[in-house]
Amino acid sequence: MTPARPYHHGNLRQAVLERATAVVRERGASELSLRELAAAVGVTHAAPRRYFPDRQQLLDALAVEGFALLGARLREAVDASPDPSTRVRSIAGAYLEFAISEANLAELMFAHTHGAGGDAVGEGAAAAFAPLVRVFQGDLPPGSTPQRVALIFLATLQGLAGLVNCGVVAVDEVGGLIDEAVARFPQGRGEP
Amino acid sequence: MTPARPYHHGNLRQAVLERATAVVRERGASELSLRELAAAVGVTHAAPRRYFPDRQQLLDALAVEGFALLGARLREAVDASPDPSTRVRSIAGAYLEFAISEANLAELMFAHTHGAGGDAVGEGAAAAFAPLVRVFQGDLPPGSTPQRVALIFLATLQGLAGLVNCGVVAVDEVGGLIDEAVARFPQGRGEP
DNA sequence: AGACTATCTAGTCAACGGATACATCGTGGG
DNA sequence: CCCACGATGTATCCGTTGACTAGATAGTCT
Repeated sequence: MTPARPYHHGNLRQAVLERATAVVRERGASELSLRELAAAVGVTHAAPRRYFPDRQQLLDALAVEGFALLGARLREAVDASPDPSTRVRSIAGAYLEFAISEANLAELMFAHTHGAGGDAVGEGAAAAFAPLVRVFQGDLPPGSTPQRVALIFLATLQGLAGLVNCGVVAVDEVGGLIDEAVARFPQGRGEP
Repeated sequence: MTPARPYHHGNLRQAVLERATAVVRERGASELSLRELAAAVGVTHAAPRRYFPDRQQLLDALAVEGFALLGARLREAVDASPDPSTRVRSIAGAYLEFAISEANLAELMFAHTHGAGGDAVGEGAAAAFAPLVRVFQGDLPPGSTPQRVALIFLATLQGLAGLVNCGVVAVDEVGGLIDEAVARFPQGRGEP
């Protein structure tokens, strides 16, 4: 006899979100099935709809979580590199470590189709990238701003990750390519 | 009475491919329905299966076509810029023009999940990027190779496109950011 | 002419996302 | 104390989709 699971789950939203994150990481967003998700958590397939009215809103929520995770990793990398001369390389390494090991999640985060609540995703992304801008404050060539340099640096990292994940670049070339990339950016001298 | 359409389509593979490309460009790969596709072309839903045994193989074929298109655009940009000093900027502009105006197609091309025949996609990508490597032949800092520089340059462009397409960067900032990016790469002096 | 092969049709299946009506729970006002 | 009400989850139904299979059709080659 089944252990008479309670009618109300008690923490459905969180449970669904966690399970969904796991599935996306393992099998990719396109393989995410709302019904399978509900079954895995132990509710009917219509129950999660209370919290995620449709599939896209769930994916958006996952993207937001992903950006929070990425932001944390970047902050860790900054904090772990007190020496400004190694800080840029450290961040770059952390970014690619994340984007490659969590390729499915990264692909979801940077998907260009977010639902009506896509603003939340954009805000999450901006927050995650904030640590990057600080790093490039300092001596810059005239005409450049920390924001712009950070954005191009970010683009380079993200693009490199994309090339790795789609198979154009082999994983064992990444280290050297990060060096090649980092060499093109100023090694800021830390907090002003 | 219906005009007695012939039993054999005569050019099914090509017709399906073209219609599929149109759908992907307009609505994105996730909205691509094999059945709708077959209906639009005027055959039964199982007919295209002869050429694309499953959905993934069709997507891969579309990605290959996309890379062919991108390669052509890049070659055009190179040929249209006889002056080596403007060549890099020209290519960068062409790349972003393609990646932004064909965002859905680009997302499909750089999706990290390609089927068993993903090799074809990789080869197509490599061929598309070939013009880039040639541009960076010339004076390079020691330790750099044209391949590596071209790859980082490519990554920067692709990353920038991704950031635009996912909403982190506004379209009207792209021009300035391209300049910021291009400034970090040597303006090769043309064919050696 | 007759077999052979490529191509397409027709019918079936399980799974999915979405929608709706109903059951269950717990909580706060009378 | 209890009961009405909102919140949460269940039970069903629907149309669509990708995938599979058996069989019809049409060129082709001998």
